[in-house]
Amino acid sequence: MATAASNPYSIISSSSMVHADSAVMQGSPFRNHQKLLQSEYLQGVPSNGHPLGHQWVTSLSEGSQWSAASLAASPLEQQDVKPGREDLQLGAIIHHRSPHVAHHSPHASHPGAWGAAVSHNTSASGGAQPVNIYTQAGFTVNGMLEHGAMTPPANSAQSGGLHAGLRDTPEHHHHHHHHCHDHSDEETPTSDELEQFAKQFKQRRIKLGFTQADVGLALGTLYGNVFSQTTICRFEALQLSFKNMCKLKPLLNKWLEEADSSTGSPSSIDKIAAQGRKRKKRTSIEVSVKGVLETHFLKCPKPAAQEISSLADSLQLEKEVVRVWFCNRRQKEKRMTPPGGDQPPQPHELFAHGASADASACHDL
DNA sequence: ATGCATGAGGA
DNA sequence: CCTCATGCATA
Repeated sequence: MATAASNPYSIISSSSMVHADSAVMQGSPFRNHQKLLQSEYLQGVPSNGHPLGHQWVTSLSEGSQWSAASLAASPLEQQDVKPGREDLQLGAIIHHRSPHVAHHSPHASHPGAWGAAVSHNTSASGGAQPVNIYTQAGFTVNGMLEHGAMTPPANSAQSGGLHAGLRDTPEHHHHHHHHCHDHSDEETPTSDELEQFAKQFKQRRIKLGFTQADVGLALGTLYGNVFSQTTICRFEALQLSFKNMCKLKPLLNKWLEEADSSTGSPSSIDKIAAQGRKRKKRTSIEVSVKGVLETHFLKCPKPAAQEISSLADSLQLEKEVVRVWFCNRRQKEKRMTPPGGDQPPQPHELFAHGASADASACHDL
């Protein structure tokens, strides 16, 4: 398959970016441009015409719940993989990590597990990862170079080209500054500051013509931590935990500064996505069922294993699915912008008292 | 943009 | 098993 020799996706990338930038494309007519690369890999579809209208594993088509996302890796130099680490294939590009990225002995993923492309570096666990390359919404190949050179999308014709704003940013930014940033301020920001930053970040990003995916990738080439479009998106939307927001802010701030001063240099490096392993097909839970789960959650956000079992049984869902649902539901509750719609007091556990008595003993059914 | 999923780390 | 950070796949 045409890996990265040429970049036949240049056209596609522009449309993908449109949809990545506007917070609106819920039912976009552009369909899944995002996973073209991956789809090709999986299905061995040679880069024939555009794989548009290509469906991978649909909820309805396949009988199996496991989608094989395996890939043989790029024919470049993937043989370099260290024993135990398999998300390292494609040793081609990146080769440059920021000096402040601590090297950490990676926990080898079990060779037989459902491991996917793991990139767990930034967390508390730390660890330098070989930088995974994702190619989601916009194969602009790279938003930024290793030298800090930014490469604005060749044909950036978006940034609100279709419809501006929607449910976001009421355009009233009044930076009440106090910043004396001779260096990047690293003090734990307040919720308001984070909100401000996120808002400004998004605006700048869009004006500069970068997609969320671009930024995520740039962070990787620049600092060694790649992030997905999802994460950047959630950052902008304040849908991460307070702590997580704080952790990402410095990085994004740095990128912003780079983006500002960058004089866009013409150069680019090729990236090839290397997806691997298998992943369970996303279970689609019916709305009615979700309603039931939601109800239960309100009664007891932390049901015991057994309750989960019976609940799962009555809903005809796998126990694991239900368990995960509750986990995710709990996480939502902890975001800066909780599902309730409002922005209630955020119990920042920065100085949290280690113990929160959560003796949830709910018993119903 | 977001729903379901993975996995490290912690008890 | 949980929390937490994070993302693939999808709507």
